[in-house]
Amino acid sequence: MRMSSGFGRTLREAPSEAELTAHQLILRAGLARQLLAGGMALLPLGMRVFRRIEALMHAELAAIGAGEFRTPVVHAASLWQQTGRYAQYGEAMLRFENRNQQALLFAPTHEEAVAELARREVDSYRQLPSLLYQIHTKYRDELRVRGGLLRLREFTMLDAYSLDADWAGLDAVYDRVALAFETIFERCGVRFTAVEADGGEMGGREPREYMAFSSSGEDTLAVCQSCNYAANSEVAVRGQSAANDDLVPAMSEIATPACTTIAELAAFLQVSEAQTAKAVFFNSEKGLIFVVVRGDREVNEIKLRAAAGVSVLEPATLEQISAVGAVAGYASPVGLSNVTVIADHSVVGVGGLVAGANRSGYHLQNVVYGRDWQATIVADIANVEAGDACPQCGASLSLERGIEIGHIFKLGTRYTEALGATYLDPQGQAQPIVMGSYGIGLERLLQVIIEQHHDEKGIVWPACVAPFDLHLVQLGASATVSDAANQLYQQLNAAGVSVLYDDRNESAGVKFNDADLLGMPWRLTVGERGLKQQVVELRNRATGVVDTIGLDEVVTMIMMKDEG
RNA sequence: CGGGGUGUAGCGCAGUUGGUAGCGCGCGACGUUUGGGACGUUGAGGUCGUAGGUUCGAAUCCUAUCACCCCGACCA
Repeated sequence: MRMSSGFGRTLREAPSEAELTAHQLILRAGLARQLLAGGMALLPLGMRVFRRIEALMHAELAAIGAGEFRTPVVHAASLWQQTGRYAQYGEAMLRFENRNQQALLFAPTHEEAVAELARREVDSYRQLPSLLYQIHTKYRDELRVRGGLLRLREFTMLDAYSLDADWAGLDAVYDRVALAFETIFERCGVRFTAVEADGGEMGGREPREYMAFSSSGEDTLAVCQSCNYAANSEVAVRGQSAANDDLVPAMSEIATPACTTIAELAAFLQVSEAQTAKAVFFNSEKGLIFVVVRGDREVNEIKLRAAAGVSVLEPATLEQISAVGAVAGYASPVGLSNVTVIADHSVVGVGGLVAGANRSGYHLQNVVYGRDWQATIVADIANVEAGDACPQCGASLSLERGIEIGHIFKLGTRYTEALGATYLDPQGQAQPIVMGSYGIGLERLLQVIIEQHHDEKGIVWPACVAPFDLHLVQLGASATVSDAANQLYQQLNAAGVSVLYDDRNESAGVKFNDADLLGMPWRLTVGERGLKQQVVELRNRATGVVDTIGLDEVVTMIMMKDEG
């Protein structure tokens, strides 16, 4: 492609809307432009990267026998009503009507469509298993968009779906898809880890997230320093410490004026936050839930939902809190009954803690779980902190930031049962098809690649997703240089090397800086100076290493280096 | 939705006693340049987010509204 006729330009300064480095580079390099919040237009250069990522995906999925298919992006509400997700999905689903007042939605994911197709197509176990995928637009009316391509409303997902006769089949294909996904990420040059995750809306077993390490990540990962344990902090668990409640003096009340927060309390009493118990109140569909965690811990709402067996959690009102006899700011479960108390492991077996006295201005010292109070449930409901023990090996956990670039689930029969997608087994019995679902976000992946592959000058593309293999820079506009550059452009193209040809009438500095910004793996410079010796200069973007090569050996040299 | 912030030329920004808008980069033309963001001459480009209001007069003061960004609850 000739830059003189390309669409899109580079920017010296990033628009102020972009805060993340990778987002700034996307805009500065002219890969994409924002048209509205949550909606980005890919420009030709960005589209080429996108196509290369797609090509990797097609190749890896073909290698595991997946068949490409395509569903509509607009679905009938009635289909989603059958699985219950029309009601369940919430505001992230964009709903609308057509001219016939038919209730429609813009699909945020496609399990229903696949299950419906399976219902129509699959009659017999002989037709199973199947593995389908598409690379297609999704729309999620996200509460908040973020970080350029990181979190869009309209985005592209590689979504794959497996159909099996039984769980053993699903287990096998799940592993195959996981391997293919990992290969895709590796080929994109992304550093990532697979973590245990929360299934969220999807349901199903063994949800696993693929997280790219990223300082701008939205998720926190607990990663073990010594074993292979890695989990999203949403679900990460920690090892337990031994009980230590002997010889704690009897509980006693102590005046603590104006200490309604843990920080104030710890400061006033000269104790660490870990020596206090924190009361947090939630309202759920089962009523008020009184949660107790150690003062230095945060409640993890995902774990809490699971432990309490509720799906709705919202902050409780002051009226609800006082109705059970607790005093906001000085609340504790001590002496309360008729309320569901869920305690975190961190307040059990850790000796005497300072807890509220349910009396304004007073706390209780030396409060011991089991002796002084009881919870309805004791469970792991607090966030993991750096330094916590690994649940597998006991070593120390560290916390890393990550961006979710992929997610895989064993869905089972949730959707197929709801839609009646069954097959006849060898005994002639109808059985629900067992599904799995697997997704990768493409725009996000693209931005993650840039985040992990750039320097202060610009993008440094990994070779196999670079928009072009080589950036041909012509310096000066003389016929000599122009002819030589044009000829090289033809030769390289003919040899199958994709070339971005900077034939613009710009100064050398502008061209070099743009070449650095755009980040093709190789830069080939053609100028008067070299041509006098019949040479051109080949520079590696990543290493900065420069080779001077003869005009007649350019193509063979580049082919050789590209291989290596 | 809650909290914070920003809307002035394509991009980055300046513009408070209220007097009808400016700088840098970029862009067009001409000329000189061409190995790391060149130089000269000249030119184009702005309903100051939008709508009301106050005022003789509003980018500036008031009200409403919209858009966008950041932080939290959802997710690839």
